[in-house]
Amino acid sequence: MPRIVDREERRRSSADAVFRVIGREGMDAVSLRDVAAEADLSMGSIQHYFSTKDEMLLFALNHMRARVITRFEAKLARMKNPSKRQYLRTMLNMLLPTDDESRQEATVNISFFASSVNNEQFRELLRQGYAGLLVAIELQLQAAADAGELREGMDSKTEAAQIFYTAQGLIGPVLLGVTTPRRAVALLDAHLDRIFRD
Amino acid sequence: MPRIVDREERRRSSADAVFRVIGREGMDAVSLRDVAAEADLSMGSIQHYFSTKDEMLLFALNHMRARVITRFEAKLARMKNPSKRQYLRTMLNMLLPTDDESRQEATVNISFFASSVNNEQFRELLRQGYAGLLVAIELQLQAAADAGELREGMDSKTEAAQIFYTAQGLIGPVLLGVTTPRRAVALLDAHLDRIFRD
DNA sequence: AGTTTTGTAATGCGATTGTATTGCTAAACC
DNA sequence: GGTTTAGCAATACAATCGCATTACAAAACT
Repeated sequence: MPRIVDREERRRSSADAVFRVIGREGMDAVSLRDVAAEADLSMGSIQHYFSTKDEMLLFALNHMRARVITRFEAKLARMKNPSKRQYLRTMLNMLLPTDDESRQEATVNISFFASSVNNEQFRELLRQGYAGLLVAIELQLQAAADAGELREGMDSKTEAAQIFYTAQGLIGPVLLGVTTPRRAVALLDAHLDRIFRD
Repeated sequence: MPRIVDREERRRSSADAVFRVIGREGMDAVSLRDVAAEADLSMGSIQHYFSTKDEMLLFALNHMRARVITRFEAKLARMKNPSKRQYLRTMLNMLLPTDDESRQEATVNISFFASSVNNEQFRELLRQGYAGLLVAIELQLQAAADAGELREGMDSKTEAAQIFYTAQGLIGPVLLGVTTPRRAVALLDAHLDRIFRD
């Protein structure tokens, strides 16, 4: 049986198992035994692919970013000739917990954030994630500004920050059910309306 | 030695110890032994005041809300005749991790949020917290609108939601250092500028 | 063909956890 | 004044944890 497996693929699918456990029972419940069971592996196998639990979680956090990017690009590919506004809207809406997959990702992200209190590596990865998203939004908005698509008096950096943080702030309340995905999307659309020309 | 203590006060100071442990080492590190040591109590005492660990954490989460409200009212009391805008600004800025105390509170809140994945009582309390804040902001903005302090075409509910979620979204990035408290405050001020007349 | 490496599995172990139990002191009560 | 109760402390205990160790099978390599 050995050697017929792709090592990285095994690590990725184990990370997916980690996400399912976190999404179902929270980060506290993530034990090597639980992850092994969820991934249909023995605990020895998990140990074979990850030197420590910390390394497993760190890999999982890295894998999460790749997963989100993949999901974003898949959504973009489904649109033909997306406008800059559509591009932005897609990116922002993707952050919101609208279906099972995005709910799981949001839950996992918050769990890692909480765990980052005593893990500088987690903090650094999360920092990069936030910064990368913000820059991507800034770039897109700046391009829209250059193309004359924005209303008068709009500072693209300020607007990028405001709409990004609004989306970020919506994640928790939507997860809890304080507001609905529909209302969250409408709020972001109202913001986009204010930024873009008709 | 017995009976000369205020039971509720003991529970509150134990909750403060819980917050210090969470702020320093994260929620995972919260054990009854750690909390007891942090509160300068024996483990037996902690058990005397809380039936279970869950009850202790639930009490702590309740205590957190009381603490935040107390802090807000203290700040407000330090201002003479605050305008509606100043009132709003104070409330929003208080959510941000600007000093040690607010950093600790933000960290604790996020930790409880992550733990709420498998704790409906936590979720319900967090829901109430979010909803209460949002309503308070809506009321204040509506009052400002009635007083003619807002610009034309401002929907107070929409603006309340947008500025509240923006503040919420800023908490994480400020905690991580993606942006600074100063820039976060400036962003909220820019938002207030847009809502209120000069 | 024999050796090495890799994947898988089972088990042991020390540490830590939440909770239960017990004992003791001193205030409170009838 | 004897009894009850609240506060405090120490300890026992079962469960669970991450990690190390061991064993074994099969592919890969020389």
